[in-house]
Amino acid sequence: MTSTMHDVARIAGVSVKTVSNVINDHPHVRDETRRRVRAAIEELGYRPNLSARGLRSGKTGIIGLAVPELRENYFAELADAVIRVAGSRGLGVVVEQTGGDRDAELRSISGARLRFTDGILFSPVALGQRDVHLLDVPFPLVLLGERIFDGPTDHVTMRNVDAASAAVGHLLSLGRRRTAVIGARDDADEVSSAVLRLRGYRSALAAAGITADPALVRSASEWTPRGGMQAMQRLLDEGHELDGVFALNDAMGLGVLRALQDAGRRVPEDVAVIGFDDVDEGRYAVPSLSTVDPGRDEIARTAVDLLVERIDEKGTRRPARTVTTGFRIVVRESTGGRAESTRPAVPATA
Amino acid sequence: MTSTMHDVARIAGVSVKTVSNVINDHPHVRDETRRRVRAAIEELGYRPNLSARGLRSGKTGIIGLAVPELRENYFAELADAVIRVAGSRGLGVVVEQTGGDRDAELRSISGARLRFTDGILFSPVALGQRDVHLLDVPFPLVLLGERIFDGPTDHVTMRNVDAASAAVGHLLSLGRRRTAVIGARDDADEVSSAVLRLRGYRSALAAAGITADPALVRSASEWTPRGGMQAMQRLLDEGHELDGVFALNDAMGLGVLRALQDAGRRVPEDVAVIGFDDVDEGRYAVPSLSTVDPGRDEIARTAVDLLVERIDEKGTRRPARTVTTGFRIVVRESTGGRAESTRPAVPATA
DNA sequence: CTGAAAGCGCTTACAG
DNA sequence: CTGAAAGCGCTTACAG
Repeated sequence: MTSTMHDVARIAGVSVKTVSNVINDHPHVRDETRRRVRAAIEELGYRPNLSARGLRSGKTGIIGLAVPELRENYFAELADAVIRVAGSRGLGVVVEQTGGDRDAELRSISGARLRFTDGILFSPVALGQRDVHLLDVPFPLVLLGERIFDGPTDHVTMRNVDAASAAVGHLLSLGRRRTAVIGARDDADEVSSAVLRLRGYRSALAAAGITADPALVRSASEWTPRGGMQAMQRLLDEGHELDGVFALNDAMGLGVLRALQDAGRRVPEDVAVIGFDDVDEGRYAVPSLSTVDPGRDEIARTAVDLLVERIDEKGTRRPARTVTTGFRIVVRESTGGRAESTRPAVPATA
Repeated sequence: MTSTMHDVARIAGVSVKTVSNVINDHPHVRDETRRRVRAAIEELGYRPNLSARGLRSGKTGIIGLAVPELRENYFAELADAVIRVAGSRGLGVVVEQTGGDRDAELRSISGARLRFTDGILFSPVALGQRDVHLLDVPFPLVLLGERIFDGPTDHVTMRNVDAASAAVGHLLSLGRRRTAVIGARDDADEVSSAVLRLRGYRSALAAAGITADPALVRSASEWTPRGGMQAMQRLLDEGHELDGVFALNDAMGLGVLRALQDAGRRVPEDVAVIGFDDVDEGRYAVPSLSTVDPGRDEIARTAVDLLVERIDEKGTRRPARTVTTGFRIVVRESTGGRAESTRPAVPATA
C-alpha cells in the first residue's frame, strides 16, 4: 500500500542509506544519484513515516503548547504566532488546553505526553511560585508568562512592571489624576501579571507624586469583558470620582468601555481608558481601545527558538535562561488617539 | 535513561506481552498480576513511547486540524471545541494554519503530513467546488464548511440557507422592511457561506413578498470588523434608506455596529442588526449583537467522531456521509433583545 | 562515496 | 492465561 525507503531504493537502484542521505539533505551524494532518488520518490508518492523516524531518532518533530483556552483571544493570538514560527522551523504544534485548571496544568508537564512531543511551551495560570520545583522535568520545557520566576527552565516573559508603568504614564501625560485600575490582585505570595502590572501602576503614580486612592484599585471576578464590565459598574455605582482607567488586560478593557457608555460617560473626554495585550478586538471597539503591545510575535519566536535549542542540545546543557521581550504603548481613541481603522483610499468592489 | 516495557516486565516478573495487556486494558490478566505491573510502571515512571506504538500500530493518536487562522475568533472557538472533543477521545490535535491560501490548503491535504497524523479535519476557504477531485486522498479526511459539496469524504456542514433565512425572518418579525446584507458574494460557480447565506436572505424576503433592493446587497473587502465597517460606511454614505442589517458573520456585524454608531444611527431603534456565528465578542459589544448560533460544539463533536470512525475502519469502507448540524437564533440588544451579561446576584469580591 | 545490518520500543500472531 | 520472537520503517555506525 504505502511505499517505504526500500521501495524507493529499489526503483532508484541505490541503497536505502543513499535514499536517507537524499531525504535528509546529507552531503556526499552525486547530483545524478540525487536526481534518480528524487524521481523514484515522486513516482511512488513516497512520504517518510514519521513514527519510524521518531522511534529511531528519538524526536517526533512536534512540540506541545499548553495554554488555558484558545477562546481567550490573547491565547488564540499567541497560538497563532507560535504555530507560524514553529512551522518555519519545520515543527508541528499540538495544542493542549488546561482550562486554567491546576490538575490539567500538572498533567500537561507530567510527562504523560512526553514521548509524543519533543518539548513543551507552557503558559501556566494556576501553578505559581510555590510549584517551581515541579518544573524540574526530564524533557525540554520553556515557561511563558509571569507566574513563576527563577525556575529550572528557560523562561520568556514581558516587562510587565515597566509596561504597566508606561501605560499609566500615558494617562498621566493626558492630565488624568484619578486613574482606577481594574483586575488588581495583591496576593503577597504570588507573582502574576496582575501583581506586576499593579506594581507598575503604583510606581507610575508614585513617580508623579500622586497618592493612589485605594478605592480606585479594583479586582475583577474574571479577566474577561464581563469581569471588567462588572467591576467598572460597581466602581461607578459607588460614586467615586475618576478620569482614567487602566484595565490590566484588553478583555476587561472592552467591558470597561461598555460599562462607561452604559453609564453615559464619554470616552476619552470624561474617562480615558487603556488596556494591556493588544488583541485584535481592541482596534475595532467603539471607541478603539488604547493598549500595551507586549510583543507577542517576539515572545513566540523567542520561546520556540529556546525550545529548539534545548531539543537539539547534546550532552552539555547550558544553564536556564530568562528572556524579557520589549513592549510598545498603542494610542487609540480611548485615550484621545485616532482610530487605526480608516476608510481605504480605494474602495473595495461592491 | 527512560525505561521500556522490558524494564517493567523484568521488575514485575512477567513478560512484555503481559505488560502490554495491562497498558492497553486487554482482558485475561489476573488482578494480582495487573497490580504488580502497575506498581512496576509507577516505580520506573514508565511511559509508553508513542513513536514505537505508532510505528507498530500504524496510528499516532494525533489528528490534524487545518483552519485559516486562529486569530479569527470563529476558528479559535472551533479549534477550542475540537481540542476538547479530541481530548475526550484520547487524541491530540496538531493545528495547522493555511492562512486561507490555496497552496497552503493543498499542502495540508497533500499527504506530506499524512504519516504523522491519523487523519485530518479540513476547513477550506480557498479551495472550491471545482477542486472536489483533490479531496480523494488515501487517508481519513473530514471536510468542514460549505465550500465543497458532494465530495468523496465525510462532510460536516451547517444549515446556512435555513439559518440565514431565519435570521432575516427575525428582522422581518420586527417590522423591518429595508434590510441590507453585508458580506454578499454572488459567484454563480462557487458555493460558499456567502452564497448560501445570501440565498437565505433572498428566500426570507421573497417569502414575505418583499423585493430585495440590489442597492442593499453589499460585498465586503474582508469578513472582518474592518470589512464590515467599511461596507456599512459606504452604504450610509450613499444615502440608502434602511432599517435592518444582516451581517453574514459576527466579525462584520461588530464593524457594522461601529459604523452605525459613528454615523449617529441608533441600534436597534433606527437600524436592527443581526450577525452569524455566535462568537464570544458579540455578547460583549455595545449593544450586544444578535446572531445565529451555528452549533459549533455539535460540529466539533460530529467531525471528530466521523474522523475516528474512518480511522478505526477496517476493510469495509462505508460510503461518504454528510452531516448537517442544527442552529439557533440568539436575540440580543441589537435587535431589541436583552443583554445577556447582567450583573451577578452576588458581587465578586472586591 | 555506497551497502548490509543492527536496533529504536512497541504490538501481535503464534506456540505452549 | 503467558512467553519468545518477528517485524513496523526508519537512521546510523561500521565495513568496504
